[in-house]
Amino acid sequence: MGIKIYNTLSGEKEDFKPIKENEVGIYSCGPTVYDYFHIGNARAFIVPDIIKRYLNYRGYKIFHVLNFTDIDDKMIKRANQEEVTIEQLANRFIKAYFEDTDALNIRRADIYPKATEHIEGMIDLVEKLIAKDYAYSSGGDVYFRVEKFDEYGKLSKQHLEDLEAGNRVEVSGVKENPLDFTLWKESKEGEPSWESPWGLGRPGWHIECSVMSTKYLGDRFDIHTGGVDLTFPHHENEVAQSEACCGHQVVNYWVHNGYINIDGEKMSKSLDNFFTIREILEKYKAEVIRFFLISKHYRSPINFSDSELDSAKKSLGRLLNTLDKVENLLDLDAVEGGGDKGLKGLAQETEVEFKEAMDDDFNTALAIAVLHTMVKEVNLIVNNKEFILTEGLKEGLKEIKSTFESLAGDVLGILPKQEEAKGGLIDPLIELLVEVRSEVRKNKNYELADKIRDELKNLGVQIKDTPQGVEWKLK
RNA sequence: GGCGGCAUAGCCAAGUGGUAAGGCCGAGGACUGCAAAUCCUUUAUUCCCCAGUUCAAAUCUGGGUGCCGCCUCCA
Repeated sequence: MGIKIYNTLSGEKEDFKPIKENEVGIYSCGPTVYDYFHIGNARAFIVPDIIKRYLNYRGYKIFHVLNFTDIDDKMIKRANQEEVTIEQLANRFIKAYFEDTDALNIRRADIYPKATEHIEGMIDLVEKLIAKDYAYSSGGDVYFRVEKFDEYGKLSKQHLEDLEAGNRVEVSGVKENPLDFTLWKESKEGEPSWESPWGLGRPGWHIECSVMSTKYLGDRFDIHTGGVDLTFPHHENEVAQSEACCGHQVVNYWVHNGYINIDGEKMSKSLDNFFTIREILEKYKAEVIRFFLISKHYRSPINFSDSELDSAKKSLGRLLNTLDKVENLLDLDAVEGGGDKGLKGLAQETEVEFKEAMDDDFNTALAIAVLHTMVKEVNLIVNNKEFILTEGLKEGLKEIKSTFESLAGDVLGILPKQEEAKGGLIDPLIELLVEVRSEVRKNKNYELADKIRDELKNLGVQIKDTPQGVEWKLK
């Protein structure tokens, strides 16, 4: 039993075999840093995050490259609008990128190359392609000669003839074929530009990924990720450039995530129907957003709405409640003896099933269901009327806790960040109040007890009276 | 027009040959001094339609219908 990954290239799930025994190279198409990123972009960052986390869990080391596109039409346009330099614009949104991805509990890549820092490599690649006759210069521009690359279309399953028949590409007299795409572009007055053998210009969009991916991962690497919309033309062109140059396959597994839709329509910056992750983080916690995004398979489209987020919040809350419950129980004194009531077995079983789900093309939806099933079993034991906390049971609960933390926390990243207040003055103070209230309740002074409860609630502390004593948590 | 994908309960969603996971909502119940919170039980004779293959199909094949995406910047 191994990991299977759906490969866009073959259109099938394939057994995952990394090039190196223990290390996996991953390249992800990162953001164009001209704006805050939206929930759709977030998905494209969380998908590789989950893949990395899971492969990590399965014992692989990861080397992950995620690029910043910091030069293109959108960058130029926005910089002009805001009257800042392109570099200032880039720096601002790269900073924002890190703030937002950190908030979303997305683990950092190993390296974040920027397009503008790899111009030389791009020029090199273009020259090689010209030398091999895969590219030609025309005026100050350089184009890729699509017909020369026999396998053009293999990634997106497009046929050259069909593309031409239905093409919406503007016809340009300088191209041999309307589908030839730009490798290098002569710069216009006032645009940023670099010296090149073809005069002052700037790189086309697709070339940067070919250069940066192979520079840091070698000319054969394991996984390339991105949103489905990048399949054509971006990734198709990337394949053409890289393989025309190397003469062999470069990327082994192409992984594409589905869209986020709004009311059934794709969310995108160009349609202006998007929500930035910053806006959403004001209403929902990071773990809820993550949970929402991974509660469906990564290749399926997801419809975004508040009611969906609410549903995700409750579903996650159910998992978290049980973890809280387990943690509270582990802090209590237990009577000696007793068995684990099958909890250790349950933990093991859960881990096996979780692994099976994730092995199958990262089926996070199923993996979450596995966790829910575990939680249900635990609840049945822990909430039973005749429940007695024994040492044996605590052993079992420890297993449950560590399994849960490993799977939900390390792999899925849906456990809330530890409260900063822990270890501070806050906890003991709340404990004290809770104790006082318990005393007051014993004396049936419910008026005062309720007052304490209500006041604490106003302060964001929720009190729960349970058969095993009083539990509380910060909301 | 070409290519790709999807269609499972009120909603979200797993499930690629063996007789429908899970979550949300709803309903009932438990717990409680009252609450809040939580937990439990329950919710598809059936998987868009038609035909076929098979002992057996949500799952395979053929046809149809509907929706979405890509072919243009886009995660």
